[in-house]
Amino acid sequence: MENIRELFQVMTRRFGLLNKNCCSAGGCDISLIQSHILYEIDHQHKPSMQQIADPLGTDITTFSRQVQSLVKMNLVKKTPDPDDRRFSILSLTTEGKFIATTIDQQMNAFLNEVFSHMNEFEKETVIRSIKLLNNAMAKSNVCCGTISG
Amino acid sequence: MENIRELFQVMTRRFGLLNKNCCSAGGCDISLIQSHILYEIDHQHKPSMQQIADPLGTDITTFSRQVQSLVKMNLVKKTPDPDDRRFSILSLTTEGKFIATTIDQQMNAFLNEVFSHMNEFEKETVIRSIKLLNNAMAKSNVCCGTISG
DNA sequence: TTTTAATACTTGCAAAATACAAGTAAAGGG
DNA sequence: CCCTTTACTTGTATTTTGCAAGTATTAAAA
Repeated sequence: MENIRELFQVMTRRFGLLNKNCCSAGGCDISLIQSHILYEIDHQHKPSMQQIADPLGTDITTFSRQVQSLVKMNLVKKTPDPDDRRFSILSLTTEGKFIATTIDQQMNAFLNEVFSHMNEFEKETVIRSIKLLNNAMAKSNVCCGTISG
Repeated sequence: MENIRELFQVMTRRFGLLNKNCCSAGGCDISLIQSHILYEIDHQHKPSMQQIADPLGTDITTFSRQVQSLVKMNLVKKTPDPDDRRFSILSLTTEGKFIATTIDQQMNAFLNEVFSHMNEFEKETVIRSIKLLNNAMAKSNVCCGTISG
């Protein structure tokens, strides 16, 4: 049997490069980490700083400064939580939302192009498999504990 | 239909964190990029600098310095190609090979743990799907051109 | 054969990313 | 009212990064 890790390594590296390319294409020009931050803010409900920093695996101090630059670029807004003002609630500005959406569309376009090399059955199988995988990883306690989805 | 990118994003982020953890566990303590470099050298036949830098998506100058530190750490060896001395052929030292193998085993152990949350049929389906995906990505010309596997 | 161009890689430098330690500010006990 | 905890920010020093410009080697052209 082949090395399972190898399959994953190839797949995730390709997807990582895809992600990297999509940051600096079509109107947006942000770094990969910044793209990840926008994505994560967009997908969580009224997230705090730590709630975004955790799944990205970056130190909170590094994250704090990254958010500062995104705020300066007018892509992210930081609002103190009225219930507990220690928390900063992160949200996307209109411009930030636009960039996040643009990247998302680009990524999906690329992925659809990839899926165009398969038949419909294969495509369905692959998508179902990734869901299975995500569920299994969520159940696993040995790794990747803090990532939702 | 759900957002395909979202499925990929969750999966690859988890795998990325896994990769990150495995670098600095069980005897080895190297950075994520260094781990990727060791992996890539281990999987290519007499690779040159550029041949490793390309699939990792890092600038050749950054890569050059990373290799320098790996050579200093006695994990990588750099040999001038006798046929064309502009090329440096990269190889793992015994110690480098050991670390690469250790990381590989750890990754596979983690992945097997993940697969333990599925039945045999699901596992087979998932593995087949990832192969399908890798083949489709290899065929795609819009992205990730330089990655072998 | 000399010159020119191309390739593979390396260094200079300046900017960005990173993380530890130490700080501030707010909330919750005791 | 103090003391602790939590959420986040700044000080500082190190590391990483990549463009520009360099060296060294090969290939091609004059």
